[in-house]
Amino acid sequence: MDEAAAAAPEAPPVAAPQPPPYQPLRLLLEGAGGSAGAAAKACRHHAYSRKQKSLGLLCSNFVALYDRDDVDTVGLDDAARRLGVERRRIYDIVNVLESVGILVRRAKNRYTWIGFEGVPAALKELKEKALGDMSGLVSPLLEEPSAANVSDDEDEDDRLGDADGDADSEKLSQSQSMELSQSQSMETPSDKPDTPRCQLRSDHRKEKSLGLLTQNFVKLFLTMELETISLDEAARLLLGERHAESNMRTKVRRLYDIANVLSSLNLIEKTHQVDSRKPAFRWLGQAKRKEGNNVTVALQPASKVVSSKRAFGTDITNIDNKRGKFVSETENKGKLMQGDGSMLKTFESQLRQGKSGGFVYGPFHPAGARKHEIDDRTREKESKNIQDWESLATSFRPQYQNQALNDLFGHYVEAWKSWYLDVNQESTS
DNA sequence: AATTCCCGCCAGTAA
DNA sequence: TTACTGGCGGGAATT
Repeated sequence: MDEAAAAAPEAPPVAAPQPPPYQPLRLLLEGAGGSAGAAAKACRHHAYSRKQKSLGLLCSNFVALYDRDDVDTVGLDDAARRLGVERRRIYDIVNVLESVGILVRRAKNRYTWIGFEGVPAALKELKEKALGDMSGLVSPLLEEPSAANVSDDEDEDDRLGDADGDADSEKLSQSQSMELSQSQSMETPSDKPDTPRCQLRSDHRKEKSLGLLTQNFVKLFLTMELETISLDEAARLLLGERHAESNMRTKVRRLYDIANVLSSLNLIEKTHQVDSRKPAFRWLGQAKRKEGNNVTVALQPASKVVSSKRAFGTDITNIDNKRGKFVSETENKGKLMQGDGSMLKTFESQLRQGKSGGFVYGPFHPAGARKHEIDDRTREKESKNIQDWESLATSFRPQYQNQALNDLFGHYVEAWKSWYLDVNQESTS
């Protein structure tokens, strides 16, 4: 807890590139552009600026601070203190960094710094894992519910017990209970005396962790050859299709967080999709420090390290401005798209054109079954998606088979399964 | 208005 | 129990 100063094998005490005690923060936004830049400089007083507190910037600073030869261990407290942020934020950073192999958790409060050299291996492993296991079997459904593939997990959002919980905290919607997304549960749902085991004490199925999400997000790029994907699409892919709006929202929020740090690692880059101008991310794959060497840490003048717990008045974050408003117009100006001229080998583009922007990786729809049913009433929307999927399935076939993708998006398969079962039920009668 | 995404409450876990 | 972790989503900043 308090590694005051004593036994703290942390990183170098406080030497090295230690930034000046207190400086206005010079954002190292990826202003790139290079062209002069509006310099803006902003008002001298630091008005609150979200960018100054972004996870991305924080990550850059984090890396700049620890990516040195003499660093071996990273202590969370140390990091939080030196970067001037609350601990909670460090967890966010560290979790994604670990997912990409830059760090390894060693113990409570302690991580071992690996550095960018660790990235390649981590990515490779991720890719293999994604494509690898569970090869074959085109129709995982029908199969035993619990796939048992424990390997990388797959989370599947619904625990059988109550399922989906989803918790829709939404009051309404009570009416239609078609939910039922039971899917598996081979046994009769009705009150069984008690579930002997499968309880799995759900709870921490919490493996919806940022770390896993990060890995799955990365797998998306690693396996499919698309070079741009919007967080929205990613969320949809990483999540079963049927899902309350709320889940999606939360997922997307997390993806924003992840994307920001991956961006600062230069693993991805923000752009816009070719045709639609929707913001999206492109995989760069070359983890490296974002340019802008200077660490822009702002240490509190002398504030006594707040006890890491919340303390309303005090603010441990960079600089003293809270979220209050103060109009700060920072120059910034993300250089938006610079057109991704790189056509690359993605079939993706053609896919997009096919559909007018819409485009949704329709999940693994069985293509046959219920199709007519809906395309009848559910005008374009749905049927369109299906069509999409079908064409996508045929035209978009990288060197990997679909199985691989199936595996990757286990959740999707799950969704499909439940859907499939539902359909069957209906049809039976 | 829509999109981003910071902030920190607070519930699980670990020591 | 206390300290760590880290989901989660309100709602403010940005676009």
